[in-house]
Amino acid sequence: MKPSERKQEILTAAAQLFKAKGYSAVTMRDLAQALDIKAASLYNHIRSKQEILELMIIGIAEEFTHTIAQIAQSHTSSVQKLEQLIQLHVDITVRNPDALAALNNDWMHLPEKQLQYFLNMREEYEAQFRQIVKTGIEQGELKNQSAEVILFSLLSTLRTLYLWYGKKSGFSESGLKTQLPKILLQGIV
Amino acid sequence: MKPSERKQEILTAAAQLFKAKGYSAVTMRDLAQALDIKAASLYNHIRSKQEILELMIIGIAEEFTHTIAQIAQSHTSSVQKLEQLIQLHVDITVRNPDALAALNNDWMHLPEKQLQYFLNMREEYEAQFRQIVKTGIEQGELKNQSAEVILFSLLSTLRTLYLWYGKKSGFSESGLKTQLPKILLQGIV
DNA sequence: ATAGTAAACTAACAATTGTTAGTTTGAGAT
DNA sequence: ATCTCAAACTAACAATTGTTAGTTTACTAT
Repeated sequence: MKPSERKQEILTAAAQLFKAKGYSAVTMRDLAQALDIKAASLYNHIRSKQEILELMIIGIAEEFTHTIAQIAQSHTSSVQKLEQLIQLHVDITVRNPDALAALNNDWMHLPEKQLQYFLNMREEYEAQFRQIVKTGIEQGELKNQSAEVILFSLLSTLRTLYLWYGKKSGFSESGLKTQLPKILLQGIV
Repeated sequence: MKPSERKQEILTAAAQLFKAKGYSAVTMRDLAQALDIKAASLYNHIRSKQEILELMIIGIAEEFTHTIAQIAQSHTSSVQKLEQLIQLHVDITVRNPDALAALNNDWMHLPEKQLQYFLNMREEYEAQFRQIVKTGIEQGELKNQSAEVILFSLLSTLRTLYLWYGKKSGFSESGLKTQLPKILLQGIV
């Protein structure tokens, strides 16, 4: 079931274009041109435009879901769990800096069935994340602020990482993995 | 030059639709249907689809630019300036929870001239923000972490506020204005 | 009553969309 | 040499796109 090499090239080119203009604004002719072929030739490799989106998003969403489940059940402190979550986001961002744009902004254009699947995973992910924060507060590891606002603050930063990674110095993988936990957990003043 | 009442209704409906599906995926017929009229009737009020986007984005961008300039030149501490910036984002988010989606995700579909204007403002805004952080670090008000990563962390959260505001409890305007500065500046552990 | 006008309508356009059908190309295996 | 087959091509489609032209409607001021 592994995608052929050519199919991968299509997905890579599509991710770049989707990041730049969004899924809806990218035509199959745009995508074909980026690969120096005609639009019709794409259909030797993919079933539809929506399938591209699906392949781009679902795998990554599954990785997030799978990994947070493992972190949640591990026998570590809440703070350590948050640190692992930060690492998870940095990892995935470094490996998929373009596809994450589609995951964040274009998931609503998934076909109905995959859309439900995706939204379930997303809800599940936030619920797990929220639970880790709540437990951290109850056990006194985290300050007693609204779990919801803490969750939002952390997730917003982590989910937007793809917009900054690779643009500026200081955004190397190692740089982020050391700096982000400090800033997000300890604050900046 | 104030937009007529009907024009405002169009902009409001458009902002909602753009937030849900993105600028490119919303057709003029979608927009018309939301207002219970025919697509052609929209053109009694607006010049083009792009004009809608322009009106939705540019005014807000100008407010950000104008306000940060004032904050930057005020005679207050760096931390106080950051607190004012957080307030600014909360303010604008509360007043434009839908239009901010377009500002964040659909600016690239502005017509060439407005696009340049917008990107200049955006660059300017980040530069001012960055300078405030840098000064804070140099004067020992802020921890000595990469200014770039601090900037990214703050701005990511503030720019994504529109996605959470109004969805959950704890995201009232007053709730955010008291909690966000604590969490973003002091951290959570 | 009449004229003016804002804002809706119907009908249509040229361009662009995702996609399909059928064909050609070219490299590797027999 | 011939066969196979993946992967490109040309040509075309039906639907949808933003937008325009010209017309009707209904309220307001004279």
